[in-house]
Amino acid sequence: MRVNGQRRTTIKDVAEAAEVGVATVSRVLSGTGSSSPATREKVMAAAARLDYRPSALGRNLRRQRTGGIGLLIPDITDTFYGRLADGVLTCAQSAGEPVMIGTTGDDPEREAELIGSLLEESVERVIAVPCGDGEMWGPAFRAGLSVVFAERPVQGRENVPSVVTDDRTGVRTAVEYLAGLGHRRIAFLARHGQAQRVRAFRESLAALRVPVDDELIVYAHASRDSAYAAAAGLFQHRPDLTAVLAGGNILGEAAVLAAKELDFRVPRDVSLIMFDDVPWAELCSPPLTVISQPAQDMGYRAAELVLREGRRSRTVMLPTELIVRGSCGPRR
Amino acid sequence: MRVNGQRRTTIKDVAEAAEVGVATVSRVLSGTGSSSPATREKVMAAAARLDYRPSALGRNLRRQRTGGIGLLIPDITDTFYGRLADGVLTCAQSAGEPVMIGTTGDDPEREAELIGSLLEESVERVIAVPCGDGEMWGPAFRAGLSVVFAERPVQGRENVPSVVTDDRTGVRTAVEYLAGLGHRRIAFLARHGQAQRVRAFRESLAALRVPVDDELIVYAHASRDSAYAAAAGLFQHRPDLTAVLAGGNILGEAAVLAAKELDFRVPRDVSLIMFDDVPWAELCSPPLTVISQPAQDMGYRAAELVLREGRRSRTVMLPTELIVRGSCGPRR
DNA sequence: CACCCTCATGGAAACGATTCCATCATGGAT
DNA sequence: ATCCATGATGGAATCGTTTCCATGAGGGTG
Repeated sequence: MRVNGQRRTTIKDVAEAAEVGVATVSRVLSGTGSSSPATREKVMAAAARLDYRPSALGRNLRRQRTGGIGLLIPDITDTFYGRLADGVLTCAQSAGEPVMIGTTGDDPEREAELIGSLLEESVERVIAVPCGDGEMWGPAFRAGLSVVFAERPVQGRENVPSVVTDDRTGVRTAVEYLAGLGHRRIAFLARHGQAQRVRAFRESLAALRVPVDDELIVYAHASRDSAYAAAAGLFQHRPDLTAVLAGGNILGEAAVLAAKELDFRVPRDVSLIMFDDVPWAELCSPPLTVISQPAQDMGYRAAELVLREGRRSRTVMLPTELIVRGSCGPRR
Repeated sequence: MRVNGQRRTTIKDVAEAAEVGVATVSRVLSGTGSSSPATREKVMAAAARLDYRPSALGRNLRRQRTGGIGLLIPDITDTFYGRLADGVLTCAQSAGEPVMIGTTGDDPEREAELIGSLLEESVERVIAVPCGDGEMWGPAFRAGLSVVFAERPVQGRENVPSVVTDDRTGVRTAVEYLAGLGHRRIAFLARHGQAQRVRAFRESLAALRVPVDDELIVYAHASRDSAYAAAAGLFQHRPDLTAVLAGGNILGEAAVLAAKELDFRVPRDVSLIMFDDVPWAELCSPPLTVISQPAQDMGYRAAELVLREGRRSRTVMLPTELIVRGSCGPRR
């Protein structure tokens, strides 16, 4: 309900004011087709005078698609995804594209709903941190929209362009670093869905001839509570562990907290290393040694990919970096 | 460009399949108007059979507005705004409304651009953490969209519904707590735009008959770098201060870091207290005493307000809470 | 001088939904 | 038996833009 009677100025108003046809206005303003300098001038002047802004609604309907980018992430509260989203927004905003965001909470069902919602809006470009299997994405591909996966690849959708971290190398670097300090009972605190990292963890241990202890690989859901429960359980069940590798910043946070509460001293009693560098890692004492991931860059690259829909693009793998601070020490 | 020749199923297809008119289909599916049970049945069946999803494009154009909520925040990387956004998303998603997000970087110019972009998309509901003066919002109000401000009120737009924190009480509580511990040279590390909190800071000191020292009030921009520079400058310029109140989590982070780097021991040399409770506050040593703000709730409430556009709604003020941990001690 | 090619231009169709309005049927009240 | 109110229904207009197509003007070439 429009409060004041002001109808929106349309292309028709501009056409009348400039004394030309609507088609001409459209051509001039969108830069397509040809037009004489004189007409161009008139149209521009009229548009400026009337403060005309084309309506995305009309354009979208005619073009049969909504501009902009859909962005699906598990949790906007997790700074990793926050930085990823920031990268997407930076790229999208500099391209003038609006971004529709949704959080899945790592729940395939919510993911499916959000995909449906994007379809309904005719959004045709989506960046997603997928949480379901490839199943949910069937309708999306059938509808012809272009998807880029971020952070995680999806089994069975290998041909979908993705931007992921080099999990194998990241995990291997961490494990080798810890093993080099003498650790052999190394735990991995993982989030469900980090199968890739767990596999890399096993392989890295095997390569170093360290026996894999299944009890030292524990899983948590995405929430802070679940992460804390997993971490605390790990410390209590297996007080003989000497090092913990956390698969993400929420898990790392939980590990630090659990160690603190249960009086494990870091790094004397236990060495800690965490995936993802976050600002507070420097604030802990001791400051946390981390495997940093270029989250912001990941988002930016994903946005670039999805905007240059034209060329076929394979998946991009971004490097990690071991940042040694103070949370790892020699085996006690 | 549709890859496969599959045209989208439209309301017309459903009408044909159900052997009724398009108007009837629209009425049945949107629940408006009246229709006989038999027709309803037929239409529902046909819609389900064809897997019909109404196109938001057509609806939006006809209705002259885009559903959903526009969300403008300064920085998605700042966990405060992350939680605020999470609140908005939670409410919006449970109402089935899509959310368009944009980050202003606390730059009025970008804010104006984003407002323009929302106007272009005919988004008619906006939640914003405003950074400019009321000026930028003129076009938005003129276009008749309903706006809710979050976190900060805007001078000259007092009649716009807002959801804000009770800055006065929050600041006063912090100052009284510090003064109660014997501190008199208390610094305030503020972000530009926190005039409200600075005013409350001055008033609180005055009420306690503590002289206000202008040099102890320093300002930073929203970035981490600027915050760190301000914090470090403060410690170096005025090593005689005994307590610092940080106006937000980025500023608090900077204060902790600067204190650490410059060898100020917390809380022996300096007491620290920060606006906004964040997960890492417990991880520091000593754990940080904070004034918590219900960021998630703030977002949720703002979304509620903007969705119930109907009733006139005044601004909501949310309480803060002092959470005492270990970063404040008696004056040295 | 005739012809054709190019460029500029405007009218009108299309996109997919909602909604106004006219039509028709049905049933109850007079 | 007649009339009116009510309910169900479909055709057509509408929203604002893009784009197809036809038209006309103008200039260069044969």
